[in-house]
Amino acid sequence: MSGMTPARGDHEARRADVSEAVWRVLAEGGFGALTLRAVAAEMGASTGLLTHYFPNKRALVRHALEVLDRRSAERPRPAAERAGAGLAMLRAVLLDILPLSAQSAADNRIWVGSWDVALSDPELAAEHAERYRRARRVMAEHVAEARRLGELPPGRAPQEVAAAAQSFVLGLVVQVLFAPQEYPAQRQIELVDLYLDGLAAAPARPGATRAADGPAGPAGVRDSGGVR
Amino acid sequence: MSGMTPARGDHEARRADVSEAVWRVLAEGGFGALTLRAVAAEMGASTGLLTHYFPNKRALVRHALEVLDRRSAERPRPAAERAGAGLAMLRAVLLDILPLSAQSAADNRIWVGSWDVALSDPELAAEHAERYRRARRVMAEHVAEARRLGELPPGRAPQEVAAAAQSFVLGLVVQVLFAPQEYPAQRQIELVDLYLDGLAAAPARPGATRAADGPAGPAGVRDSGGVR
DNA sequence: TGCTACCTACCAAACGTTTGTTATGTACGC
DNA sequence: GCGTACATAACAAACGTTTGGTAGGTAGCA
Repeated sequence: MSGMTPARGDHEARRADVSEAVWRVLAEGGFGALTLRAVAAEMGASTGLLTHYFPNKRALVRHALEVLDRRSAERPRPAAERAGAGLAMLRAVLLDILPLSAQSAADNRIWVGSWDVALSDPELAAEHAERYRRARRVMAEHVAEARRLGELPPGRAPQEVAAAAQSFVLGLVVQVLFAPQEYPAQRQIELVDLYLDGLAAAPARPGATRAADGPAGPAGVRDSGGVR
Repeated sequence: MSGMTPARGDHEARRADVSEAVWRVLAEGGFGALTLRAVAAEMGASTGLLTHYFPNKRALVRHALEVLDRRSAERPRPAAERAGAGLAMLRAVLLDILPLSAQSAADNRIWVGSWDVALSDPELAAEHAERYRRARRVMAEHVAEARRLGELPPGRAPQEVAAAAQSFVLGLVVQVLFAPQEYPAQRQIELVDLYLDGLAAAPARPGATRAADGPAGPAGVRDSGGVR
């Protein structure tokens, strides 16, 4: 009962076990409930185990987020695997982000929760920013390919389209997490398709929505002086 | 120095003062740094003052978020005030959400940060969900009006368009907070206009992006069983 | 006017608990 | 017997909350 010592020797595997326990605690109670004792209890161990594998709490959290990110990237992506290229592939990438499954919902909940601590920790913030930059690059390539295939009209820079698409899914994730019953998987997919239809459509008369720009300027952004 | 008793009689004003101190602490260090002592120090008072006006920490946080929400709603909305109706109004509403000013960036940072604790606190989560629902309703009305004015093509339900637009801005907010230098105010506005152009454009051949649906089904959402 | 009574508004200090971290002990495989 | 892999226990610090007290205002009554 005492010394079962499972999976001896594989240091990294044990660290992964710890990370999983961290995820479970985070998924349940968020970062406010993330304590060393809670993690230890979650995996039926002592805090001594945690400190044996991680120098401190911050390192533990950073590793858990890193592994979660890597796991998400390497996980079988049901939609992307069967999609071809171009627009269909962009669609698949977007769908694979959304909380369409319970597992993905839990992961996304952790991810959204991490934004609070990340925004106050420059190192974590930089890592997050880099992750999103990477994802944007991938999307931009699919957009470029879609344009080459004639699925998307030229005129918009792939980077801009990718940034917009990423914003869209990210915001949708948040909405879903707060109102799961209002956003079943079916509706999430429909919303993505609606969005993609807007991309595929030819651009409207340029400047149509900005007709009243003359007097109002760029939306009256005259107060204060920019972000940061 | 001891008994200056400022602003006597206005109990509610004092609670607002406390809330402002809460905002300042949250904007700086997020919810992880939100302690009664930090708030008290921020306003040069004792923790006893806080407990005098609020029964406990949770009540203090909830009130601060509530007031922040109300303040944001009642704040002069530079864009919305000058916008007419329909699509221009929808555009204004979206722009007023974005962190185009330093003040709005600070508010948005608090808001994003609150998602972690809200997702683990059913009462807070319900309040958040209700807020977003309200905002969606407003957007949907502008969408309906735009459709009446012929600025938007029929075919999409205003509710769906509103949900999509809200997701878009919300996600953009997050992106901006993590990479402010990549998303200056100018670019945020351009992205919104790009998005609105996609709405205004006539829908593409229906089902174009879902061409390969046959074998792949609805994006291969076959693993696991739905959210929640 | 002056005394008593009671109120709100706060401070300073302390309470018991929980936190991250550190130190010490111990069982096991080599 | 020696290092790795933990458990156990202790640590100071920080936490939310409670308590006791003071200062000043207000109201009532003489």
